[in-house]
Amino acid sequence: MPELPEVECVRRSLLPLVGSRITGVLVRRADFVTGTPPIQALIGAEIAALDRRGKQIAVLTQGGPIVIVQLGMSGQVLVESAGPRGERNSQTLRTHVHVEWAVEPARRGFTPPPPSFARVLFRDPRRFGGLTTLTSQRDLNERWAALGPDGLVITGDQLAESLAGSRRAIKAALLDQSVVAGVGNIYADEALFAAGISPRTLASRLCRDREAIHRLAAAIRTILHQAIEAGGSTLRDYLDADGRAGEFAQQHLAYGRGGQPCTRCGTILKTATVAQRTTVWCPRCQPSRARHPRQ
DNA sequence: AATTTCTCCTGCAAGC
DNA sequence: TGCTTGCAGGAGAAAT
Repeated sequence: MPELPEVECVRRSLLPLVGSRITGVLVRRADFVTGTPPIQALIGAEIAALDRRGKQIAVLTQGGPIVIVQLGMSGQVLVESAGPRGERNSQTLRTHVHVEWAVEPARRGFTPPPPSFARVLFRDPRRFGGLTTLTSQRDLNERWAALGPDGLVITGDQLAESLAGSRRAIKAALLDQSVVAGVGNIYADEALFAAGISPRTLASRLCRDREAIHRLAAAIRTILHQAIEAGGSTLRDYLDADGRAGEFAQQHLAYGRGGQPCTRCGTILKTATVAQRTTVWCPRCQPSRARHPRQ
């Protein structure tokens, strides 16, 4: 499930597209695309930059609209090159492709010679993702203003500010993109485990423990950075634009480990539904009523 | 107003 | 073996 680290890895693997010109847009499923102007307005525009906030990628163009890419549950962006070093994606990766862009690659130097063209495939079997067009940077700013601070840089103070008075479980709050942008079910469980905080802790109560809230913010930043380092977590679908899987799932200490012993204390990890999501935690390392913080 | 529940969708796994 | 059922999950809408 693409969360911030996977989305960032996709963004980075797409960076070679900067400078390319979009020469064609094929929409196979109209309901995969929303927004104004029509996505065909991309034709002739040059990809100027790839930005990210939380789990959203923004494709900025020169002379065309901005496109927000949301990967949802199973979204992939695959770059298929033709020409000297072109490779073709496997047959299975050709199903559920809802939008394709034809791009004319940027010319940067002469070796190796760039492929004559490439295609960017937006694939999403479960179709929880989509593309949204925006007219201006102002629209993007407005849209991203609804998101909380990006998980890579969120501070304890920012977390405390948005959680003060919130009567939700901390896990529910972490999944809320207006609190922290980019955290999903996997990294919420991993960060709470790393910080030694029960997912059921009331957000407002956690806020009263200044040390704990800063520990949690630090855990979020660290886990997300480590996951990017490992290329993200591939459970089933996730691949970057070059078709590479991520290795971070091997380092998960909580997510997906319910019923197995805690790597820190050996207690059997507990599984329950918290915030409508399957949640795994260590009842001993993440006590629901915080012990007296070290004596 | 804040919070929870519902809904969308497909592919895999488990159970019979 | 082949069917049915259940579950996974991001995010916005709808309900509480």
